[in-house]
Parts: sequence; structure tokens; C-alpha cells
Amino acid sequence: MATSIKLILKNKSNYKVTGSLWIECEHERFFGPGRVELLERIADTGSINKAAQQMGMSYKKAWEMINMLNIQAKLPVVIIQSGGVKGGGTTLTEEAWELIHYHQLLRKRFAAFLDKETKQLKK
Amino acid sequence: MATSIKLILKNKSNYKVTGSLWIECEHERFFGPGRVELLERIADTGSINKAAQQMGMSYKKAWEMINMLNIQAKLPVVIIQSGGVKGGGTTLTEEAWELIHYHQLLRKRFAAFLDKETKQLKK
DNA sequence: TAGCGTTATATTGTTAAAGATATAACGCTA
DNA sequence: TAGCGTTATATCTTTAACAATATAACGCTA
Repeated sequence: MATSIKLILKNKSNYKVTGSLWIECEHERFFGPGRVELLERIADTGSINKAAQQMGMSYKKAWEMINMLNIQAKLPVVIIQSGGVKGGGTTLTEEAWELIHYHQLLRKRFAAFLDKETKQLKK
Repeated sequence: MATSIKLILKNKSNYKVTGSLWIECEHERFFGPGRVELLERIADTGSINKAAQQMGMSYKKAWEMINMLNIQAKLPVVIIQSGGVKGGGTTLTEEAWELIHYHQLLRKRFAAFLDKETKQLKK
């Protein structure tokens, strides 16, 4: 048997190995690409509402995502104020920044893995 | 800033880094866990129908999956006979076996990556 | 040529996820 | 205390994926 699948690929330069990565706890998703992007945009805008708009997502879904995150985490990841100056807003806790930072490094290592596999694919 | 997120996890022994991996061509999925399992079960049973039943999937969806695979691949991955002895059946080509074999090795390397990350997570 | 078990394909029904909409609560400010 | 922009929450609508059903085609066998 051949040791490569390149004969099956129509134009091997167009193919790539790709994937998705997340952290789960007892088969329940805890932290993945969607939530980390949402956190990053909340950090930028100071608002769940604006972050959701930037991502083309409904406010409801965004709120559910960060609410679940707050429930699942040992310590809260966002501090939410409804009402107050400018109507309120949302800011990240130190724990959220740690999550973001960790995920950036994890993403880098995963990207390296995928690059290596993609190169191998084309040999 | 701390360099670990373990303080955020409620019971760190329950968490794990996990993910999914597939091959795509110009943003179109070409080969992933679903298709490889389907191929494996077709090899076992000699039938798209029985393979679909084993996976709790409708025949229609199974047929669409392997039809797409046949279209996307340079060489056919299955040989299909409708009609004939016992009504027909489906067998894998050499190319399908190469895909399966490749994916088994890829899966192994990915599992090693995930294990390493999970161990790191708990440190 | 009738019967079989499979593949092939269209159509309809079901359901779960997502979006849209509406409304209330909140707390600061003027 | 009225106004504001946000968060919080319920309800309704829409959509898209999926399952279910029905039917035809196929080619060997008896």
C-alpha cells in the first residue's frame, strides 16, 4: 500500500489540515474560539451589546455565552453593571485576561501542529 | 499576571483540552471523523444502508457524504453496485483504505498533542 | 419474469437552533 | 424624577438541518 494520500487529492497545493480546539469539563464545552473572541471584543468595546454586533451575533446569544462562562468558572470572568453612567457596561476580570492569554499560546501551538501536518500532507 | 489558568477551573482534574481535525480544500470539508467512520463501517458491512443504520444516520445523509467524497476525490473511494446479487452493495477502493490508514495515524498524532496540552493544563 | 435487497432520488414532516422583537430593570446624571 | 443606554429576560418567528416516507431503478437469481 502507498504511504501517502496525495494521489487522491485533485490539486494537493490547495488542501490543508485544519481543525478546532476547546476546553471541556465532563463533556460540556467550557472555553473555545467563540467565547475567547467574544471576551476580546468585550475588552475592546466595554459592552456585551457592541461586542455581539461586531461579531454579527444577537445580544441574547452573546449574553448566554458569557453567562455560562461565568457560571462554569470558579471565579467570574466579567464584571457586569446594568444601569449607571452611560447605561452600564461590562469589563473583564484578571481571570478573563488569563484565559485569553492562555488561549493565544494554545492557538499558536495548535497552528504549528496544523502547519506541520499540512506540509506532511503535500510530500 | 499568573501564567496558569488553573485557578479559574472548578475541579481541574475534570478538564481536558479536546478538538476536532479535518482536511479541507478551499474552505470545503474534504475528509474528517464522520466520513472516515462511515468508510470503516461500509468496509465492515459492505453496504451504505447498514453502515448508516449502525451510525444512527439516515441512508440519505450517508449516501450524500460518500457521494461528495467520490466527487471531491481525484479517484473514486467506493465502488457501488445497485442491483445484482443480494441487491448490490458497496466496497472500498484501495484509495479509501489509504485515506483510512492516513487518518488513523493523523488521529494518533492529534491525540498525543491533546494529551500533552491537557497535562500542561493541570500543572 | 417475478422477487430480492440494495442504491438513487424526491417530497414531506419534524425539530432544534438561531434570530427578531418587545419589555422591564438598573443606576447614574442632569 | 425623567432620561439615557446598557443589561436581563420572555416570547414569538424564522430558518435550516435532519429524519421519515415513498417510489423508482438496478441487476442478479431462481
